[in-house]
Amino acid sequence: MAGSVNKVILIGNVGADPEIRRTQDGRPIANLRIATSESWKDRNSGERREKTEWHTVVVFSEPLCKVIEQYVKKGAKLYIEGALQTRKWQDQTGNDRYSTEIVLQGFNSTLTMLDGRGEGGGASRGGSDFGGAQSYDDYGSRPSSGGGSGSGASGGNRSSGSPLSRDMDDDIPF
Amino acid sequence: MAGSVNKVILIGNVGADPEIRRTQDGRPIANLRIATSESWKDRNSGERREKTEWHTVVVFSEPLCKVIEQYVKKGAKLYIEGALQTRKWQDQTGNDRYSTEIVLQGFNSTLTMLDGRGEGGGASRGGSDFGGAQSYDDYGSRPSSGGGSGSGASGGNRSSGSPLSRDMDDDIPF
Amino acid sequence: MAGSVNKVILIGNVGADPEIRRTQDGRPIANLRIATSESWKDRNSGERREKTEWHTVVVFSEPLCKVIEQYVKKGAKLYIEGALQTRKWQDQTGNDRYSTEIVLQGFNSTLTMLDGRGEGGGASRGGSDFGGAQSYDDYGSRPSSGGGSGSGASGGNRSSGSPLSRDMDDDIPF
Amino acid sequence: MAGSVNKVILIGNVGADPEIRRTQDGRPIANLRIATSESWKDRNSGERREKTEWHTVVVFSEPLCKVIEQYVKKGAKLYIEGALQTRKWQDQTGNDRYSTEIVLQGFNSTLTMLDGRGEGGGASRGGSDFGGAQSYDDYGSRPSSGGGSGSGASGGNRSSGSPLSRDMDDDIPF
DNA sequence: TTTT
DNA sequence: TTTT
Repeated sequence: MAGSVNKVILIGNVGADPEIRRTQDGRPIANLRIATSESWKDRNSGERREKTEWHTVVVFSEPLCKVIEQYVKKGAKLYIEGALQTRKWQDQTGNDRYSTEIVLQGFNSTLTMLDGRGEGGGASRGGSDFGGAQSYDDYGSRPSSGGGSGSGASGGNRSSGSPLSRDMDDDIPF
Repeated sequence: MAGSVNKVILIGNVGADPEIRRTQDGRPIANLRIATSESWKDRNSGERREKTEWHTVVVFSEPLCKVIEQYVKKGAKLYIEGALQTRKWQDQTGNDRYSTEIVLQGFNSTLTMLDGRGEGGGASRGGSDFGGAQSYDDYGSRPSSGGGSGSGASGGNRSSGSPLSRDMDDDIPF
Repeated sequence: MAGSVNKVILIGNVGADPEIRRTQDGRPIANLRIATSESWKDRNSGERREKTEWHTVVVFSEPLCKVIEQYVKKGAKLYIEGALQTRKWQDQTGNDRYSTEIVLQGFNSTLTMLDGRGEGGGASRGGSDFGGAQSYDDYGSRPSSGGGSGSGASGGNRSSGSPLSRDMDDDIPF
Repeated sequence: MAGSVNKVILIGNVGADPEIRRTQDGRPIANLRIATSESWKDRNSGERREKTEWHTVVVFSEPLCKVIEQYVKKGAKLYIEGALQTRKWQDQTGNDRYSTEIVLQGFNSTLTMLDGRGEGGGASRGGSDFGGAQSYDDYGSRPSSGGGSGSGASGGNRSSGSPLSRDMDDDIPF
């Protein structure tokens, strides 16, 4: 549709080590279960209560799958940004069923590790290029050298790098 | 859980006139179906393709239900901000089923009308207090008089209104 | 820094026809002024009050600049998603000054037109490829064919298009 | 304005212990400096580069100020959600100056601690009621008992608590 | 300087 | 079931 937005932002913890499958043509797909929760004090009883929500996240982005494969373990705290998608499928009795998932695919998908350890499941982390929690948009981080603007004053220049290479870890994609 | 965020942001069109039910104790609950869609040019065929996603939105916030009741019609374009919630229920054969909805309830829920007409279903709009599309956080809009900060210069004062009234359409909630 | 997010989401109206400059090497940079505003009823006087906030948006993304050049006019309602950046410059007396802008550059930058007409400044719109308000992430819209996941049921396939082409209007970027 | 949104989402680290001032009528205002940063590999040199952005955050929300006063120290990692505001002031020579800040005030403002320790400046944490990182929307967390919707099946009831109490730590604000 |  |  014209002028529509479909965006989900979660910060939560991974419930189990991620599963990574591959399509027939070799591209990876990662599945994550992420828990968010909120707590509040019950007005009547005065007790603190908590409710946990579980989310299914499906990652089609190849660079994000690589990050997940290497660094994301059970217990890791993640920031993720994706889109809602409801998928129709048939159960064993042939009835239509629907599952809603958060899809990370292409643009505007982000996955960022928020803890420096991948705590919870044990292991994780270690790669020398991945020094702690880090942000992984597709193709590496958003470029940042920036540039100027300004009504009259200032000049905007955005110097570093060529604008049209697209390898992951590249500097300025466009 | 400590430190979690569960947020959905949608801009889309309402698929049908909203349904408003009431709980036993009289509070309203509105249900909306919202469509978002995206289009892209297929790389092989060169054809433009489009995919629509349908979202179920459940509104527990009383002020937002009032806005919906009065102004939201089939076809209206909305900005909504809520949280994901998956609800378990039993189908007629007693099997567990799950439905994922976007819940607008309390804080950090927003509904904003993005077209000035409520076009689509016909009528709508017209109230003198609601001049066109408008933003409705719970209890009216976020206060805005603001105030200053500043490292050294400036003084921050936030003058208008008492901070502790809570009627809808109030000025400064806290 | 590890694990950081810097995101701005605005829906507002463009205050003047956009300015588009070009860098020495020919890349476009668009400047927009966008107004957001909120209204509330003053608690004391009972009057409705309104406060408008003006935002400076700088667009480095080439595809987004093209969209702006062709379709965005004074008065247009836009959804934009970018990042905050504070730029240092010197005024005519040599004093340091700082300007904070919303930068749209590379990933996670989005600009979507929310009105079907570019109303306000007059003209606009018309291109056959741009049928009304539309979303433009860099390189065309986010792909959407999606795919499955599911713990046991369903199979995930994401069929259309080659995953590694990167022209604007392409189908599936990664 | 009708139909506008002004939202900033940051995840970053606090650069110094927060300053808390008070207005003449006793309400607190907290100032935070938050750093976000992104890194990328320079396309020419192949070096990893990093750019840090500093943000000024001004908190008018009283419950959020309390949280900041008690738990937020230099080095803490925070999620914050607020609105952009540009404030005009005069420097010592009488020239107009502008500062853009992220304001947390009333609805749709959130501050969540993302590390369980307030690492960096030392101390922090300890209160028995604040067991680790936690989310603080105004007046306690968003209620979560939720309820149902559903086209035909299921019944939605949202039972707990009265909808109109407004103390912090309350359960269901509206 | 926008919009309602 | 919406919208362009």
